[in-house]
Amino acid sequence: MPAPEVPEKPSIDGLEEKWGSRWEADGTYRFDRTKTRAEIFSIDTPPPTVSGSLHVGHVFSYTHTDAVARFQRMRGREVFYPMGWDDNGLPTERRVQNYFGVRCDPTLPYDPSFVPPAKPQSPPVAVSRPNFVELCVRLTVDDEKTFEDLWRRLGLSVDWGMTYTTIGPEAQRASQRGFLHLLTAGRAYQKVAPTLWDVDFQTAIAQAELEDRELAGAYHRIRFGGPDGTAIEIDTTRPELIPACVALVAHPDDERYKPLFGSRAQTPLFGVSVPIVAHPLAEPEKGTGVAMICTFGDVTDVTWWRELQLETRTIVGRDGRIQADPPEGVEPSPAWAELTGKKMEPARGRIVELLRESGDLVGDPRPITHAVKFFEKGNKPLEILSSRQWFIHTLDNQERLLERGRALHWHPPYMRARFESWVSGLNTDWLISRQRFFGVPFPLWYGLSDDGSIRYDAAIVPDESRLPVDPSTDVPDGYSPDQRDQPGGFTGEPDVMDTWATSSLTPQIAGRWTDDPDLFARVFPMDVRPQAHEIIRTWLFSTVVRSDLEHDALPWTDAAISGWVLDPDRKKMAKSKGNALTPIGLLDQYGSDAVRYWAASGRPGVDTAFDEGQMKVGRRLAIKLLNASKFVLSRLELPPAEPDGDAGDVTAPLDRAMLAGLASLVDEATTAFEGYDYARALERTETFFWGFCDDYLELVKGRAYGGQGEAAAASANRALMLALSTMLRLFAPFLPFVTEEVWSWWKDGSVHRATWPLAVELRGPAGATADPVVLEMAAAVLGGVRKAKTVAQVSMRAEVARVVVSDNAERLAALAGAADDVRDAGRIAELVTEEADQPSVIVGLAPQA
RNA sequence: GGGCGCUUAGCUCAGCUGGUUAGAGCACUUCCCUUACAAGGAAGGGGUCGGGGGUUCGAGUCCCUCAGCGCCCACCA
Repeated sequence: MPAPEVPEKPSIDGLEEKWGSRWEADGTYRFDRTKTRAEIFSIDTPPPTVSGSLHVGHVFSYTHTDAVARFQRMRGREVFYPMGWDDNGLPTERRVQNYFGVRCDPTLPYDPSFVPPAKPQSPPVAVSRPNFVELCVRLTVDDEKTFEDLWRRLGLSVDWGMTYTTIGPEAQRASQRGFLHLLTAGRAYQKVAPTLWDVDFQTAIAQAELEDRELAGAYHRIRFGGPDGTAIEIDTTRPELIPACVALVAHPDDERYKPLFGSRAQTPLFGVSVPIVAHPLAEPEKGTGVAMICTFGDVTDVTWWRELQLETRTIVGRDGRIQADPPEGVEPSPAWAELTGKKMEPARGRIVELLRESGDLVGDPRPITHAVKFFEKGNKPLEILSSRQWFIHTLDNQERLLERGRALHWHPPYMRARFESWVSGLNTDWLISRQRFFGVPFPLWYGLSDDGSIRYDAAIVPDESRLPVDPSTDVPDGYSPDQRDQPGGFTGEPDVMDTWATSSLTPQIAGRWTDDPDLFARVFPMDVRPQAHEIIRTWLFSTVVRSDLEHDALPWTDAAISGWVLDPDRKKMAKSKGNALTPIGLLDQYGSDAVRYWAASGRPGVDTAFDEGQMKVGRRLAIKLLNASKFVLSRLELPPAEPDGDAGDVTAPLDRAMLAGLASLVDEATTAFEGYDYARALERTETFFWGFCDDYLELVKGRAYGGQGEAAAASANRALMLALSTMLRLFAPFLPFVTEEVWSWWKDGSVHRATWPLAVELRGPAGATADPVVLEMAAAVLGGVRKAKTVAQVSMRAEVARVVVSDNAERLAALAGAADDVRDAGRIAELVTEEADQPSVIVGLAPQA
């Protein structure tokens, strides 16, 4: 073996570039697809939203996954670790509209020669959906490059030959194929129903995308005309919906209103006669005990409307304004004329004035703050509108999904509660259609009647071999292009699938379900889905649903849930603007290993404070590792430098004690990693390493230099090499750069393809004894000596005349095994032991010069 | 309203199935240029483990209860 090439002044700076390009050139992380499912560890990597900003939250959670991936690779599993880019959906759409100055019009045909304006223009240029999608793809290529650069810099051990996008052809094929299967199986259906509607984006929104926000509002007490001429007062936060009122409701047992059930009331201002009905959801304590039911003010209105079979009076349009014509049953009136065309807030203000003038407002509005439902990406309160949408049946499947959730291994286990509460609380089927453009189109056309009306019951589906199709441009088999939108012809389904309808298939997309069934069979069901806890109800849930329906299986055996990064104010960093530092800056400042160290010390599922102090500690650890390695490896020039010896060559009790401790560490770290507790593995390894440096290294130094003869030196050097080799491998999943650097000084190949250490390699031949107390006692005496020198304010080199160690016979005997090392390390002239009940170390310093 | 998690040194956090005087890092104080390391090293001060009750020979660790913080869920007129 050639002597190790140890740099004179090792440094961690520049290791990212050096090893990043080496790993790429050597294909260190390349996936070997000839391996079988049992040999493979497959990861359903979260595809980051590329149009979003990079922030430390990304670095945090992806480091966790990478540490596990590296561990599994070293354990001998072939790691399937692809990277996806989520370019599908609203964030990209918004950016493209602004960047190019275009808007999508799905009724336009594809223009292959379209070139976007050099500068964004106003009004924006209308383009077809395929053209719009092309622009989205064009813009996201740069975003994806930015992310890839960050990931490479961070040292993610991804196979960069395996990337996918959620809008790419493979994703489109998988989404459309999956949808067609659901359609055939009767699990997907469309219907006209009240749905949550975002008036800015003008699209339907799913239950999973809801977010409650506290908003200022007010209770308005309003007088309706009762059946016998007396007034009925109700409280409402949405007086502008009076023209949409279809009934008044009270609790069936409410004695105050029992006599009124079955009779009718008159709405104020509009004089519409509405029934007074009873329903148990009406709460007697709330307001006056009577509520007005509108179509639709909130989801309770929908329940009442459905269960009581009430009329429909729609007044809000898709753009969020009061529509032009009054609904059926409401006569045109001056009051209506005042409201029409207004958005909700102005309409509310105006109707309050009108009610005040007419005397139907009782008292003043009483301001309150209340929770209002928003689209999580939206800015205006959601309305509820009736529209035609596509759904996937989930309500009839809750028990089965809960069973899937129980079969999945959650890390940490308590995260399962979020899945269960979500599944248990489902109140609508999964709404997958969106009235947007940059998404996967539904692979559907509809026949048109001779009068030109759309025959929704006559859906035309393509053959799977044609996928992906865009019905706005492609023509169904058996039709010609000129039959589009003509009576007796066909029309394309204009909607696209929601982004979660595609993301729910990431295992299928990454595993190339449609294009490469052989690969898919080797990686699916996958081993792990790493993801954040906030999207359990969306991404995790929907993936389980799709895998259940398509494959009758869980998509993975394990779910590793990561926490958030919190800023010092305990806010989620990614969410509050301006406080997300750029990850590249941090990687520059501290080094990738140091930032990874901080990330990896955040335990699974736990929200973790952003802490640059931890990055400094990580940096110091990396430097320490270099220096300690330098010391250990520079000893190899001394004989005997036999590299392939084993623990049997280690004879000194102190060395054996150290290796015994290391063997326990290996077991503990392995167990922790197998349970996805990377943070524990790191913490234990780090603790051992510092103890190794502070005590063992100091104790063994003189002997390793040959101070006690060649045989004694050989034992020390063998133990040092074994320990270093082991610790480098234990650290490798966390600190890939510095460990690779050191490994390269004396070993061939990458540490990241080296085998994970085994405790048995360190325990030596059967029958060999190792007493951990030897190291413990030696360290205790050395500590006592150091303390005495510090108290005396003298150098650690200062000579010690005499040390008296008191302890029981057994421990003193253990110390005897390392007595020479202790004398050497402490510069002790005379080491005396005395049996005693109370352990103590009494240090007598030599007179100082 | 239901659920989950958290509450340990000034700060960030470990303390796994209950067991010797409660740990680490940062920060702070003091000392030390020692041949792996001064972008270091050594030593030290600092905590009634959120409050209250209980089980136990023994509780930071188990049970009950209360409080605060965070999050998830819920048909919050």
